[in-house]
Amino acid sequence: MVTLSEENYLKAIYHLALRNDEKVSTNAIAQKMQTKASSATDMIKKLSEKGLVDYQKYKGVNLTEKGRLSAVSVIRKHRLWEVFLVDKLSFNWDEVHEVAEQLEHIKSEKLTQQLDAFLNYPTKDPHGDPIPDPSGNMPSTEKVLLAKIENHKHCICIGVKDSSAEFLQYLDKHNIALGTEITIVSKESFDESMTLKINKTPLVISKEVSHNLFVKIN
Amino acid sequence: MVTLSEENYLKAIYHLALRNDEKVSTNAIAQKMQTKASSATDMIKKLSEKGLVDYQKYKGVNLTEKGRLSAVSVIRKHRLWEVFLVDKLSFNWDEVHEVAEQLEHIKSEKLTQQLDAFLNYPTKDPHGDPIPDPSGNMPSTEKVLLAKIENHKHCICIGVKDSSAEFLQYLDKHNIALGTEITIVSKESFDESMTLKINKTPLVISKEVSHNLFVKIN
DNA sequence: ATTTATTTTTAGACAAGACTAAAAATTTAT
DNA sequence: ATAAATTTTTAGTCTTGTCTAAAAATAAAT
Repeated sequence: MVTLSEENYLKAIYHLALRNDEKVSTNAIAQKMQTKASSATDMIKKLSEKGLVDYQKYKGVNLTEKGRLSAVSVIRKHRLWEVFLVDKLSFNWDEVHEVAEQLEHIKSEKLTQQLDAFLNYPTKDPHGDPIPDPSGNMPSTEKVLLAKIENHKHCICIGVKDSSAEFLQYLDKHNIALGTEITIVSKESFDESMTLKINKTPLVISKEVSHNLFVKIN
Repeated sequence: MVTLSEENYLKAIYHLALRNDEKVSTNAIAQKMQTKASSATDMIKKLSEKGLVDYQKYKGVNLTEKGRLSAVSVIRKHRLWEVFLVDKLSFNWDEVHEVAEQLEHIKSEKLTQQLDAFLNYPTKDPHGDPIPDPSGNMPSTEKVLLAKIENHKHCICIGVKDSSAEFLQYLDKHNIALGTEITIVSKESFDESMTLKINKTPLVISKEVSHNLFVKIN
């Protein structure tokens, strides 16, 4: 039995660990959960005892397969309910999140199955995020080069094409990491340079950078 | 803000107080909630402080108007979701209760409104129970004489036609009170007598009894 | 009208989840 | 490489909702 709170933590860890093997820090979890680091530590221990995460003190956590399945199941329900709200109950796409945050915790295998069928087995939620299948497979989000993103869009860094030390150090220096949110402020067509905004800080990058960074739109 | 537990207690009190002014005992609440009397007392105090029930020590509780509205709102949601599950997700009528017990606590005015519209403003749930309107009016359940109930049906005692002391004492003696659940085991056509089951105990009654007891089907 | 039985309330404890403040470990910087 | 800063953990407290055991109030019975 996974409690509501535990489900929310698992979901947070899932979203923070963009690559599956990546370790997630206590602070990152606390921030995402809008709580204090000490509370996060308490919960991490609980999840660890239940075999939902791998945990070593001071080293961060990893979802176990059991934990990943639990997180993905919640995300599946969340996204199915979002489709329901928009398609059947004429909600706007910006009104569905907080209601889906509640509905995602309803426990009934049959409910989820029947809802999926009723909605005609959708593959994406109203925001374009993929809906995991019943056995927990998350359709992989297509990687896109930052260079392809349109002006004014938001995206999230999910990988690199050039993984040289030089490039990685450049990214570190400018606070770009896996999971960093990037906004495209403007694009120069003559040299393909771009102005980004990273955590409210502007950054001008060359085409060498934008052609070597994978992002996903969200 | 009414918590999930508080909502469940209010619902229990609502169902126990068949007449609105009737006082409900701590023990009755504890039994309905599958908990201990001391826990019920604790919760009653909390509800009383929030102005959801009127409470005097050792005297039982009454829902206030505020408490009644809260209870009816939860019941409305419960019954709407039951209709949804049966009509849209092809659940059987006997499978809906436990899922509806979860869904009834989802907080979103818009969700309830839109669901109501989507289901075409139903007036009864799959078990025939009336669905309260958005402003908290519960359609009155029609009183039916026990004599009219078909064989093998379950019903609940909700009133008497003959309110003489003799008749009331007879009912007391046989453990029939407002709220008592009655099953019709068999009916004799030649003298209109019936065999009932009250709390697993069989009871044979005459037509004088069955023609003076109001029940509702449930 | 007292005693007996039942119901209700109090007192104290516990688990889940969160918090504060302080200690310990790790990372960064000089 | 050691000091400073940051992150993480521990220890102790709080709230919600539950429990047990005992006390107090009410109801039933002789």
